[in-house]
Amino acid sequence: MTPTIHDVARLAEVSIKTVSNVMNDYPHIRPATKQRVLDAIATLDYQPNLTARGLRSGKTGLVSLIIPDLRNAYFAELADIVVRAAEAQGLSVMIAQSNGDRERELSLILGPRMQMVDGILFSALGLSAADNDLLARIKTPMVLLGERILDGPKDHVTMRNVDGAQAATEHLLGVGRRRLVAFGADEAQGTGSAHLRLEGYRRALSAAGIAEDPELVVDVVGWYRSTGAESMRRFLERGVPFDGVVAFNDLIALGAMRVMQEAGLRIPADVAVIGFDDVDETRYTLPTLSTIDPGREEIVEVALRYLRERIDGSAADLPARDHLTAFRVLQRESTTPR
Amino acid sequence: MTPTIHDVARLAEVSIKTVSNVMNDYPHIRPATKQRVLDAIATLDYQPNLTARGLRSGKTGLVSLIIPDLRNAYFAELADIVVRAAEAQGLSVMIAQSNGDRERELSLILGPRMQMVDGILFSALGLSAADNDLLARIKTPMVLLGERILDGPKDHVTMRNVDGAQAATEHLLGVGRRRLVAFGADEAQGTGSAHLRLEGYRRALSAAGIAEDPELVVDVVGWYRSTGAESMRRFLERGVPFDGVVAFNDLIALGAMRVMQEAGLRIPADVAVIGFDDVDETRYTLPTLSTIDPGREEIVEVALRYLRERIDGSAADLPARDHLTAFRVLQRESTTPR
DNA sequence: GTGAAAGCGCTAACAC
DNA sequence: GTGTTAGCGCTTTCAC
Repeated sequence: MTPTIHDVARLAEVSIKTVSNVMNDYPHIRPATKQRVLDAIATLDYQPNLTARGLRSGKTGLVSLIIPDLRNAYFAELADIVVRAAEAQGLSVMIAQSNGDRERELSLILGPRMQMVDGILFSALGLSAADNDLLARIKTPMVLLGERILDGPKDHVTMRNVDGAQAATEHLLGVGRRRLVAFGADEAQGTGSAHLRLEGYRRALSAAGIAEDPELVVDVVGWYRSTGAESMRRFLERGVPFDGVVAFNDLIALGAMRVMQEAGLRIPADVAVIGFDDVDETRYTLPTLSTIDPGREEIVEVALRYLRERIDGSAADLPARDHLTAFRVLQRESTTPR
Repeated sequence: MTPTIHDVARLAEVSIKTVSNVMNDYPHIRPATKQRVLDAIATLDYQPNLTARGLRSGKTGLVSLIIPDLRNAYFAELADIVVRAAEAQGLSVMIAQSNGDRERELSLILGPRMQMVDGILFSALGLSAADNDLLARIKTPMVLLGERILDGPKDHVTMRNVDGAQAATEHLLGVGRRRLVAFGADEAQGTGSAHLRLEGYRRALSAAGIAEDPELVVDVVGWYRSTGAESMRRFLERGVPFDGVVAFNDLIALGAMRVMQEAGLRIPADVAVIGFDDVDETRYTLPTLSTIDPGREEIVEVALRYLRERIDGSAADLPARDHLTAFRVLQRESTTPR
């Protein structure tokens, strides 16, 4: 059988308390005793049972990351950073996928698995501000990612969506484009990123004294390459003249770029394109895609810090916090000035 | 405090054993009793403590997925399928990243976290057949993914690498190409996928009576877009004539395609390209990339079944099993016949 | 068909 | 500085 703390205690001729003390770096142990325990641990190849420790201490060392899905490169890259950062702090990451479905999100955050983790990083897509009172009742420490839920009862970390979209739009204006498509509007999303990014687009236009043309606001329901491609196909059929695209994420930008190029449009000569997210792939497409770097590293770093402070109680009496990360406009080939 | 099984028992006026029986669908319970318990559970909003259950039963309902990293679309899409399939069986997935580093892989599979999970899906990159005896000593159920470790002491699921590469190569020969680059060889990888895919390439050539030109075997160390791009850049500088590329994964194919197009080569007119993995992105690049679909769904389904059978003991006395999945050649624009 | 009691392996009071 | 003991919340013999 796998050795327990009792086996170690017996071999080292100490009590289990002393073994436990050694394992947990309790300071006041005689060096000789400590060494005996360490030797016993080594000879038995003892490893603490984390389940038992979790039951007793109430801390499992597990955090849950709830995201829509890993097929989306944005979330895969986010998960990559979360796993890296969590592991560096001795935490392990459980990943659950919601598909952006409200029911699934609910069953995940309300289900029994969640009391097995010390904290939750939750990128909500289906839940909204209407569910705030429900969120408030959740006792497991939780940090919200992304902007679907604002001013909620939980700590919240996101990028500056409005400013980011405004900067993206201004970037296109700066390279001489005037007929800019806002690509990725989604009424159904309500107050989500789509709404905020559209707001940023509008601010940039009005600051430049350009009247908004409703024909240039193009819906994309579901932000995937496929939906981006379809929406662009339909838009091109309408024959509306345009010379720039502000895509609300990289994937739909990529899907749209493919369709435009197929249709004979040259990028950036005929149409300049900028995306959102700085997904790795955007550095290798033809042309490379200009985009907004949302500061993912910072998002994860702050979110994990917030979570840790809620877990260890050091932020126990603070109200819900909000952190907006810095972003950067990354100019690449798709917005080269002509 | 959160209610325990005792609170439910008290409210339902039964013993905790009966509550436990109800929770675990024990058949012989009087319906009236069962209903009282169910009501008590509902009014208290009781949820079983999975950590306690795990300690007592020895099953946590957690499986660990160890992969090199989620930035690689192949592994992200694999993880997506694993999470979906596991959740459908009531299992949660812990994801750990090894970066393909042997030391890290060792500390992951040997560390204390692993005795917190019921089983491990392990896509090894750093470990090799030399570590077989070490693997044999691991008691936690484990299924190996990918082909780094063959004939090891654990169940193993992978695609038919040699056959897949042979089919990819034959596909290029079939569309009239003769000077085919084997793109992605990697001596350091030893017996890994690179080795097997190169073997398949060679078989196709010799079956077609074409002599292998060592100049056309191009190393790519690390299978990323960036390394694919760099290797192709260096290869082009050497001025070796070629008209087709068998890339050993999609990412290096994409990186290479970008570099070739930049250099003025037309795909597929001048160079036909086929990849490996059928990553989502390959459907939207310009041109779309022909590739080998490795049968990811099947890989996950079988791996999870093997793992389940090792966990519940139903495959306890079977020797390590090996499963090779079917693959498909997906023809897209990058290999259109001229 | 249901209850009493033990104990999974650990941490944390509290002794000494 | 180290040992004794209780108990985290659950499942599981074993009675009845």
